[in-house]
Amino acid sequence: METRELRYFVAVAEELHFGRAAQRLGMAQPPLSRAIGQLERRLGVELLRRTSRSVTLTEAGAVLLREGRVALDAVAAAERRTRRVSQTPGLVLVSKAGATGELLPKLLDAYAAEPGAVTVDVVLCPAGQQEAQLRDGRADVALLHKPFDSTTGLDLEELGTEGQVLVMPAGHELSTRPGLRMSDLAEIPLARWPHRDGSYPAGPGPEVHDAVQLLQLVALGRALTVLPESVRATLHEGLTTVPVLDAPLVTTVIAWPPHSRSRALAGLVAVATRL
Amino acid sequence: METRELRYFVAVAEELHFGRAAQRLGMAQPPLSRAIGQLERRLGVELLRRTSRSVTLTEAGAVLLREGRVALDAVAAAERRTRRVSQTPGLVLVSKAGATGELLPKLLDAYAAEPGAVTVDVVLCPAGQQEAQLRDGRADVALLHKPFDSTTGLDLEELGTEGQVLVMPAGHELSTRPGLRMSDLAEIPLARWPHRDGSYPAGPGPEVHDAVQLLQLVALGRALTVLPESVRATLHEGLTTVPVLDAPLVTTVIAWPPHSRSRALAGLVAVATRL
DNA sequence: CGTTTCCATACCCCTACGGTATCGCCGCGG
DNA sequence: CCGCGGCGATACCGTAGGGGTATGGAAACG
Repeated sequence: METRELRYFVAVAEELHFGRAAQRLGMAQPPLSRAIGQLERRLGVELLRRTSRSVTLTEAGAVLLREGRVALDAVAAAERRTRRVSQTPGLVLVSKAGATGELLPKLLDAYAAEPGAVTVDVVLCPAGQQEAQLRDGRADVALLHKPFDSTTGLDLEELGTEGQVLVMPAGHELSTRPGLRMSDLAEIPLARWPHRDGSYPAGPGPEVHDAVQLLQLVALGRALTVLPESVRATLHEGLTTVPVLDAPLVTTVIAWPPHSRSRALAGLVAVATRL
Repeated sequence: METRELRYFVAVAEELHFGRAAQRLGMAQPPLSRAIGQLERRLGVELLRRTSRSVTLTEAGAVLLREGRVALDAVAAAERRTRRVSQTPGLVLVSKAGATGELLPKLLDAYAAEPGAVTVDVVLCPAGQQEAQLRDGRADVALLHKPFDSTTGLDLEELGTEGQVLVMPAGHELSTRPGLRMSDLAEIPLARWPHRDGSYPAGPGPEVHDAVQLLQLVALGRALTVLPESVRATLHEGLTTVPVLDAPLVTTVIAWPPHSRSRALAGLVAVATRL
């Protein structure tokens, strides 16, 4: 199977419409139909069930969509990482915007002081996209937070565990309490984070995709939120926190794609675990 | 990048010889040279340094070899799993030959008794090859033993932990001891298992690649070996065991490729964790 | 029943992949 | 020092197949 065929199939499977898929691929619709047909014949499997009115995935098609995306990411990663080796010999670290408190600067400083350290480019991205960036080679290493971020298929080292706090404007009625329980927050509209597919859960409260944006909303009195307690280090004036005693513990981890232990990456991980 | 180009590059990078690589690929040498040259031009990177006498990998080439193998495995896995969906709706479980004691039959029986159970094909393979079988789609799920088997890039559930025992012919001088330490075995030539690349560590003792073969050698008095204590359940007559008190604990895990939680797989894993 | 929508088929063109022949470079043996 | 052998690169050619346009044919809709 060629990556071209996979790209074609994934496009059609996502659009469920040959015309739109062809447009997205920058080609005409007939050769796309043919290519999918040939792919089905070669695999000996029906991938799509089409009427002149609708296109739907068969079970086999669903499998190829899921596995094909992974495979295309792997190919893209191979290409990107190969290109990068000869150009910039550095690492790309990806992290959620605003979510790593003082850990990130500490890590960068400590690593930069190591002998043989390479440059580390930092990419801050919206929540939930770090894993994709690792898988398709745009990044080499990520700071993630269990249990929020998925770590399936990644190698990782745990860096530390912390509780969570409710962040609110100073003077909020809950700000005088010594501690809270999740049940105290049942009535409060908390901010909503995107799922991994980019959709948002239903409910009240604003939709947010990074912590900077979120803290702004909190400062404006438009939202409350529960975050790891390390945010206190970077909190603006006018915001205050109260521990949420029974919120799930958050573990910060440094994660990287398996089979990619370069010397530079190993050094960075070693520094991180010593912090 | 097309998978064809990747296959070509991997072949040349492994052979370090255009002629042999072309032969392996079933094609003539000149188009192969051209294809690699085009790949390098498109990537803007030198992958191979060739003299008329030798071919060596550049740093970028080494990266592409490693990442390219992973990508090719992912493509192969997508293809194989898609084919299998429509044909046999079952699962393929892979395990080291002879290494799972009574766990494997118990698991298969318990799962078969579940409502909605699908057929489970069992593949017993030489040590160290289970991970590759998962990655390229020949298998859906594996029984592995930490710390011997690599589990990088796999999702897993731990099933149990056990100590290890020295296996020897009955009547061996050590067989009367109540327990042993690793230092007691320093002088004894133990069997050697292959590394993940298929090579064997140096040293005395026979080379083995599965437990059945190994136990035969022990029965013949040609080798001693340290194995998880669950082997005692399947031991032939004439063999006896003594615990090795300070040998590393062995954890049996059930592992599967990330992003592949089919209903059938989830059911099998659930049964396994309940055992 | 005409119209629209959408996928499949028919047909054509041209890129680019693979094959053969040959060159150029280099190490080695006489 | 020269010729030979081994190996990768280049030149050139034929053709399979990927992509384009035009069109067919089935299904929903008013």
